[in-house]
Amino acid sequence: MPKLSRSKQDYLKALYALGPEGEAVVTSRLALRLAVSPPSVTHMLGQLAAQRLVTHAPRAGARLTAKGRREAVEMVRRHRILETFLVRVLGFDWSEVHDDAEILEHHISDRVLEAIDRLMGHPAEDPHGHPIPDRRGRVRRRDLEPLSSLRRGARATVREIRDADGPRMARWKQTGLVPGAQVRVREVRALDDVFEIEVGGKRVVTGSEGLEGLMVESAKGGPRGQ
Amino acid sequence: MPKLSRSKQDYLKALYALGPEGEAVVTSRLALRLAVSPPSVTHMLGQLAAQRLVTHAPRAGARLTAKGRREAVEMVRRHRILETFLVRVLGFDWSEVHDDAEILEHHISDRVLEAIDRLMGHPAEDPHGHPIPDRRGRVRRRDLEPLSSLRRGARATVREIRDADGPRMARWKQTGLVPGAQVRVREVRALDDVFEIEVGGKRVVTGSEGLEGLMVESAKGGPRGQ
DNA sequence: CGCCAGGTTTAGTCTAGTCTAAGTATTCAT
DNA sequence: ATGAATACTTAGACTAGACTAAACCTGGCG
Ligand SMILES: [Mn+2]
Ligand SMILES: [Mn+2]
Ligand SMILES: [Mn+2]
Ligand SMILES: [Mn+2]
Repeated sequence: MPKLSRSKQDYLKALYALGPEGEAVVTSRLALRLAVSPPSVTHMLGQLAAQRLVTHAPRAGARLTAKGRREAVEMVRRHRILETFLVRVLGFDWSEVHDDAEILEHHISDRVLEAIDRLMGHPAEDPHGHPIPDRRGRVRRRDLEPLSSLRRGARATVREIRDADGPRMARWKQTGLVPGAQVRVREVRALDDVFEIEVGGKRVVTGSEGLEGLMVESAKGGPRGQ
Repeated sequence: MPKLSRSKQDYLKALYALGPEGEAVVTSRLALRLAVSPPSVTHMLGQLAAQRLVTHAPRAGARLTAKGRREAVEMVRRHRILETFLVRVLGFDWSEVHDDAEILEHHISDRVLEAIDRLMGHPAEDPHGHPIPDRRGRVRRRDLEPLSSLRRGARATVREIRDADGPRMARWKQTGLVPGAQVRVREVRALDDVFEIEVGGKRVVTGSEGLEGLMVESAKGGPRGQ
């Protein structure tokens, strides 16, 4: 099996991000996320299907096969290990490591990746709180929900932060919305789309859009089943 | 100026390696070193010339312009910093870091490169003894000669080791031919192409080919002018 | 002095990944 | 049910970087 190209690795990663459980993902969503035209997506899905990395029913979107998911998870592992390295070893801020990891993930050899992982003591989470898949591709699954789905009065702990949006991340960091932060929802005005939450004693007011990508663990009397 | 492609960076680096003072380098030599066909070289030299990175007189070889040399030296800097990092931080042996550096040099951003450099305290030499150009592209020039050019009885110190040949490097390491090693030439039988040298009290016998790529500083009563 | 073998360049082809423009299927509203 | 809007695919083209085959210089030898 020849190693996959950078493009193919990114397509698989996107497919995994948009449909982690193997849900079908539609052409336009992929095109949008990869900043590529829809015909390019169709074309590439054809090649990935020929390599049995995805299945592609015309006009019904594509889904990862087991093989494709393995490759995707491997890329997620690489990405997260690299981000952790950039923060813990090279001293970057977690709001500015995504783009470098996005490139490096394709060009680091396995031995270098594993050496970096070893150097850091095999971390379980990246700097944004995302779990790092282990070498066998096992991902610790967690029971999180979007912060924006909480109701008034709810308490929760911030666990994961979507890392692809630099400025938004910097803003969150500044207001204390970082992994581990305790939050309480003071008020939800659904009609106006206004959230008023409390984080570290401070009051923060935003629209739901401004919370997009913050995942929390609800504190309702211990772990909740979904 | 759009960033140069990986290929172009490698062509410039090769041109610099084969003609560090701006000497003309002939198509076939480049083709051989880059493991590419001669027509590919001609074609690429055309593009590099269009970008004013080289001058190319048909059938007379190509030479780096000042601009081209700047780019080349920048790549050498990247390569050597990365090799140093792989050895000092990630714990690899210096006989096995070249190939990874050869790829990574093209894909690490400036900020990551500088962070790595800072982390190591701005090393002046890579693990093979080669000087690391500084950020402005200044290279410390040294007065070295090939070990194989020494005469019987000469004493010298090994300073630089050509790093592109893994097995050869491993062999040198094993016999004690490493940067800093003191050597004495016991015997040179030019007709048979046999070198008998002493390194760290041990006797080593090779042909001149087996010493290709070892550069030494001669110990004849202090620094010698060339 | 001319010819020929080598090395170099030209010409044409291929692959991977992208694009735009055009055609087609699906869905949803009238 | 029919047509319009929308989304997807097909068709065709472009780029960078490689290759092979063929044409072309040129320097050294006879
Ligand atoms: Mn990331
Ligand atoms: Mn990527
Ligand atoms: Mn090297
Ligand atoms: Mn390289």
